[in-house]
Amino acid sequence: MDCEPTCCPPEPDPEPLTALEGPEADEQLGRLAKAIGHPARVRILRLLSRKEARVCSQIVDELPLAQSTVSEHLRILKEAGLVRSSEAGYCLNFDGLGRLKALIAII
Amino acid sequence: MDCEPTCCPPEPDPEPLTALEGPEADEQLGRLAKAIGHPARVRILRLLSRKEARVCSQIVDELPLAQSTVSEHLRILKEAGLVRSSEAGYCLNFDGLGRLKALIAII
DNA sequence: GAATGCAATCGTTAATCGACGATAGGCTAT
DNA sequence: ATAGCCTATCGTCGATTAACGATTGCATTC
Repeated sequence: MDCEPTCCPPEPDPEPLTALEGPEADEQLGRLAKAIGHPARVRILRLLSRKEARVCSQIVDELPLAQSTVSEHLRILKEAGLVRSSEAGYCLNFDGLGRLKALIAII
Repeated sequence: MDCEPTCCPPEPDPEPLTALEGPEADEQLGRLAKAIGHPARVRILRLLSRKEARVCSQIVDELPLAQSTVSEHLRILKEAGLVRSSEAGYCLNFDGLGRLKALIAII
């Protein structure tokens, strides 16, 4: 029942292997950075990375925000490809996260 | 006259050596990420990193934006500590950039 | 089938952002 | 001094964001 290995199933849509430079990469880095460009979303990512939270209600408990607001932040993170969700809850999307790190690293 | 070594003089205000975790670090990462969370600002950073541009007018030439808009983007980057300016023009602030990379790396 | 609990979505509001033109400040060269 | 450039700032406008409460949708449990 431990969701450790199965929390987030095989990538249905792995972050496209586009170049690390050029207008497209700039656009992508812009989107990824914008997604984490809010303290609440940074906190959410950290909670997920420390596995201190998995489901939305746990995150709500940790933040001074309404449930609908947290849900919206999760939506933004998911849409950006930094988080993924399954029936077991939320977890980091290491593809998106890795892509972000790679894009930033070469600046 | 080459501005390579003197482009950006000694740090007047080196990015404070705060922790990489905790609410303060989250806040800081949020601010840094927000600053690069726009395609135009990403492009500016890349131009500066490749030394393809140094002064505002050169950047304006490279982007489909008005001078005032570019100036504003530069202000945002400078305020975030990702860029610094001197009489020689703009250049990357490696302190801020390094801090950003460090903060992202541990997520 | 009804009730409960959790999460997503809707609708609204205030605040912030992005972009621009116009203007002002500061140099440099005439 | 003035004329010309370059950049920062101001004022404005529309678009986007952040936050909330209310509502809906979906399971699970009674």
